[in-house]
Amino acid sequence: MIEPETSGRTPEAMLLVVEDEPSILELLAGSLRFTGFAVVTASNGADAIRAARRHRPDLIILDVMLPDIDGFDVARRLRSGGDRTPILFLTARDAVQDRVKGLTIGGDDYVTKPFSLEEVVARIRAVLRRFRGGGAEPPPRLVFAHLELDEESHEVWRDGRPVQLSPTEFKLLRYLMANAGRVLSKAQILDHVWNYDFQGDSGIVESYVSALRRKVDTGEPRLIHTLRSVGYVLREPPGGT
Amino acid sequence: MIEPETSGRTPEAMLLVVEDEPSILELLAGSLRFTGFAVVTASNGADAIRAARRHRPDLIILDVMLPDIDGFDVARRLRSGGDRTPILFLTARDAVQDRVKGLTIGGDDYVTKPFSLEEVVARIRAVLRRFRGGGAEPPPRLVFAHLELDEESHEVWRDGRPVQLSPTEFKLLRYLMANAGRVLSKAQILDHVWNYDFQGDSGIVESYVSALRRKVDTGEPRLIHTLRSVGYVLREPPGGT
DNA sequence: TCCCGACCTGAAAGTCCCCTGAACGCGAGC
DNA sequence: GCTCGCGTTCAGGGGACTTTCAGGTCGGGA
Repeated sequence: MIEPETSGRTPEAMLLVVEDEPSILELLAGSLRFTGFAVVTASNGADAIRAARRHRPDLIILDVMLPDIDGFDVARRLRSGGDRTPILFLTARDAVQDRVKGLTIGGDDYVTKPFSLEEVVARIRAVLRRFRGGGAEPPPRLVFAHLELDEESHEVWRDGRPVQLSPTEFKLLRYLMANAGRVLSKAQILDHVWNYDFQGDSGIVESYVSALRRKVDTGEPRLIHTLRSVGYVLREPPGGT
Repeated sequence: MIEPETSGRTPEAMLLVVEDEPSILELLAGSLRFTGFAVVTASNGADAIRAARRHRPDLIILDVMLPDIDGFDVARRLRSGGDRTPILFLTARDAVQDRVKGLTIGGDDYVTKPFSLEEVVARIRAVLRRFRGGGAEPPPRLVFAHLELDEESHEVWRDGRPVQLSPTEFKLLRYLMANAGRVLSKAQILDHVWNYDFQGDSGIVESYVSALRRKVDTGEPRLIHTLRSVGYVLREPPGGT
């Protein structure tokens, strides 16, 4: 069991990540720490329950396929012990859609494997938002220049007019908008927007950038800029290479 | 190229460089020491793990092709041992396709061989910044006279007005600005700005200096000075030999 | 002053990166 | 089973960038 830690800043929330496959645990924990969460981990159900009681995380990311106790059982035991911590389940795409769906009414949610980091982070924030509710919560909208994006409803507007985006286009735009002004390399984009098991490349990022431009960036000024052999950046024009 | 030691000033950070090819190891270690880093080295995976545990470097530069343990495995072993030192991977350009995916997620990054030293130093600083900082700190900028250069967004301003530079022009200017006041020989410039396996010359440095002057050094006072048969230097006018 | 090497600069050629439309296959929904 | 939307790959074309080169300029030493 690993102690919480982030690099310096005060964490946005404390997460417990429960996953038995080391590479995925590492991927999630590393990326979430880097995103600004404090993270503790467990790799089986028993440890998960102990860690939840000990660290009292704000949210639990819970694989449903664990070596000892099934993820749903972990959830059930916590709940029957009075623990109301919201849970984000990780499930295989084909498995147990119905069992999982019932869980989302309680404020919990699920993400199917293989996931993209963009997806997981978005869901985490959504669940935390719903759960904390009430107070001064950050609006679930990203705004940049004449673009507006609603993370919850998956709607996008350009100059106030709705734009239809495919799921991947939406994730790409969300990633760009969340990092507006920062240059993002193609590797970063692939790592965050595409599923972790995606192997190919062959210019898929270019394809999607092209599609996005057509849909949301035709007018002036241009917002999506190419930095040759460096990456892409979303920003208002004045700016050198 | 053996450079003098930097006299006594406290190093910017401690790096562990892991690379099995002696010539490249020497190139990297020497140049990084000269730049102001403290450097320890290892030339295989097992030594790398030992050195990481013993010296606790701020960052590890890790070749993925090692004689014993694959660089990715080295990283995995360190991580699973709780070590979260950021890593800058060195990979062959054609190996980028398959295994590089996922490397940028935890704050790590990679550079493809053959690299330029400028590139490596820039990436090192970027990774250290991300890893240490995170908070609301000003973007990393090089400033000299009326020139301003943002390493993160690749933007350059002259008298506050943006200037468009090609990637190589940008690297050259960054090298000059990072060494403002220091005379740089053409050989040094070639070694740092161009890839280490670059063979030709035929006045390519002159060409780029010329282009840079046209773009950022037309007004008065002149900043980029030629020292005949010695090199170039970026400094304000009163100039000696 | 002359000479020679070093340097400057614009242009040409070639390369590399990127953009875009089209084709293919897959899965979901009808 | 069929259709449609989506994700992915691929190839052609265009354009930015790199590198070379030649002709001109400059500066210093003899």
